[in-house]
Amino acid sequence: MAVTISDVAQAAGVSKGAVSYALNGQPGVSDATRDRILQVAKELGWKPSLRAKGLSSAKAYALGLVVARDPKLLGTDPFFPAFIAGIETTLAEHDYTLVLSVATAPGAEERAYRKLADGGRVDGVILTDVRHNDSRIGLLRELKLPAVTLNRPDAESPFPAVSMDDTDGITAAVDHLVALGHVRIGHVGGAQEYIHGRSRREAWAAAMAKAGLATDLFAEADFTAPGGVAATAELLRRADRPTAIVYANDLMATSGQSYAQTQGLSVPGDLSVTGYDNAEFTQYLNPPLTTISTDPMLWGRAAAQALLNQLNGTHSGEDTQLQAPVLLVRASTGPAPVPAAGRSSPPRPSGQPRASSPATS
Amino acid sequence: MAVTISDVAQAAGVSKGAVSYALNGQPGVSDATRDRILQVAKELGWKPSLRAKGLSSAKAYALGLVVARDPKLLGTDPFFPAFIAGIETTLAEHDYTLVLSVATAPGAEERAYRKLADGGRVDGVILTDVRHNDSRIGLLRELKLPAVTLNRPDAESPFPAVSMDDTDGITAAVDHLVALGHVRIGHVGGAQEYIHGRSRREAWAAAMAKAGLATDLFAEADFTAPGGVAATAELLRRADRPTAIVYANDLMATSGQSYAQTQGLSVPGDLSVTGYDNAEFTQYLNPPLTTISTDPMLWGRAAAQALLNQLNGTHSGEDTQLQAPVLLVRASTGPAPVPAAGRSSPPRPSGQPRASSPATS
DNA sequence: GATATCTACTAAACCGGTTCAGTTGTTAAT
DNA sequence: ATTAACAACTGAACCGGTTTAGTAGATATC
Repeated sequence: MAVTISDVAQAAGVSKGAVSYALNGQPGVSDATRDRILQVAKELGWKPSLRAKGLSSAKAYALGLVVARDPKLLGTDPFFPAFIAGIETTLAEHDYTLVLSVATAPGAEERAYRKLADGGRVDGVILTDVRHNDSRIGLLRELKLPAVTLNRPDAESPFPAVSMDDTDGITAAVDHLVALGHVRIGHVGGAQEYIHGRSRREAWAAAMAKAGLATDLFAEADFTAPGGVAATAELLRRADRPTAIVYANDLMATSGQSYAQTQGLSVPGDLSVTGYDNAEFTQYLNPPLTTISTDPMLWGRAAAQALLNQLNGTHSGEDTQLQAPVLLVRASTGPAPVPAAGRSSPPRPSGQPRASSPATS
Repeated sequence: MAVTISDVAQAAGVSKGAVSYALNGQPGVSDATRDRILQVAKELGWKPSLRAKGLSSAKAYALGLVVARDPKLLGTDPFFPAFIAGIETTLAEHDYTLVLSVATAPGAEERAYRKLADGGRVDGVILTDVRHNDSRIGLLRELKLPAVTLNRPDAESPFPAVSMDDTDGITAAVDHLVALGHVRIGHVGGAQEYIHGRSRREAWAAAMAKAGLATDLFAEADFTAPGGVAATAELLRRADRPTAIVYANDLMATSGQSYAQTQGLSVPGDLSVTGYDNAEFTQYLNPPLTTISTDPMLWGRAAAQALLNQLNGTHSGEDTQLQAPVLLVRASTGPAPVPAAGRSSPPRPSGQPRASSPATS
């Protein structure tokens, strides 16, 4: 059976209390006694019972992550696996574990947070996909759950944020396209309820304004592939349609690129395309996608550390700013089409977009 | 402060023991007393302390999942998000949570399992990516951790398995290609240390043999995109190179298809391609990928249920067999190229494969 | 010398629940 | 009428750890 601190106390000839102080690096025992206790504990093969320790210390030794996204989206998003792997590297150093909940049904997200809090299953949570006026801030305050947010919410939040500014990446993409001679540069944005959906749009608009270009070529989508198709179709139907599109994520760039190709447009000859996130498959697209590369693993590591620091009272209270994402140029971006004399205009897309099987290459 | 069963006992005028029996549906209290206790507990807003409950009952009320894959692979694999979402639906009904660990460093996987077991953090684990002579079986027995395996391991295992036979999907892909007139059908397999890597290869070989076709066009890869490129290059270099390739996963099919295109081959004109897993992005490839669609959410749901049944002693001890995957035909497969008289042979791939930027479309 | 402070320990309370051994009352069987 | 069995409760032990209040001894200060 499991060795308890009573066994260690008996074998070392001290009280349980002394053993607890010794094993937890607390003052209250002499160095000699502490060493003896640690030695005996090691010899007996003592391992803490996290359940007993948790009850005594009112801690769970776990952090929570609730992901309220359709699993289909998760399966193409390189962010979460790397983010989780980053969290893991921090947790491994602190004997904490990650409690993950994927909550997609209506109301499931709130239920998941309540479940984590009510049962005392986690000591704090990491809040991803922060939204405009995010209701989770208030909920977590009500539940008295410590948290760290990814990026600074736009509403008052008592929780420290760990931020990675996507402004630079989007700005680099727009600048890259401007340098290639593009004037009509569109943006297919993610859901504008998300802070990161908005900030990417705002970064695009700012970079466009700085270059003296129009910022009306915007279509909102929802980070999904069908959403990317619909938004792309909308932009390509315009008389002043774009010769380049900056997408808010890789999946929409992929489906948008594919849609344009089915409409007879050449990428990047007629339309240049950039994505966001540098998903593994994007370098194998035809053509390989120009995209923006982030570092979700670092983000996960930093977020977990910030939350642990908060829990143990060593957090400075300040937000953490991580290194900005960088543009990764591949073959989906090229010089703007030249409207030369005698040249027919680029093919105009036909009809409504269809999500079904496109024509063969 | 939190309401405890002592508070409920006092308010209901009974002992703590009676409250425990009543709240847990145990015999030992009359119906009238039970109703009174339940009523009082509800009025007081009593919620169980999982920490106290866990210490008393020696349970964690959590299941563990250790994923020993590179996060890059996870970011393109639709399996795990959907699988985890499926687990979640079962756990939500039972007030259990999922403890997730992504372990990629050498030795990290074993450390992760030990961490889960030693701290009593989980009551059991779900074992995915089962390998040939999987060392985890013995480890889990040593750690006395109950488990459920995805698919039946090839070594003796005391744990129930929940299986989804990939034979039918691969067979359907081969049959589909045979019906299209293909004779030289290759297979780019995943790592043969994995049971699912082997079974997909064996299914391909069996379907080929049944069609009276040769089974030598095999190249092993590791489920990664670069691995898919290298294996594809190997097959395409052969004098008897395949006119179709059945890949063991979508990412390798994507990168293999892309590689073939950079070598001047037309997909599916010169080479038909099938994948596995139906990743979200595959329908937006150029051309959209023919693939095999599985139901990982159902798998997750069933695996979690099997493990919970095992934990509560209601498991029959038998393996569970889930519905087989199905072939999803898109545009990456077409009729075999016809070696007509006077027609030049299809272009031969040139030199070593390069993972860098392919030519534009 | 007397008093105050500090260190190093102790036993016991506490965390909030589950289970066990015991008591009492009721009912059924002999 | 007596005995046995059962149901409905009880208080206490237990789970394995952390913290608190207390004690004794040593040292420093007045």
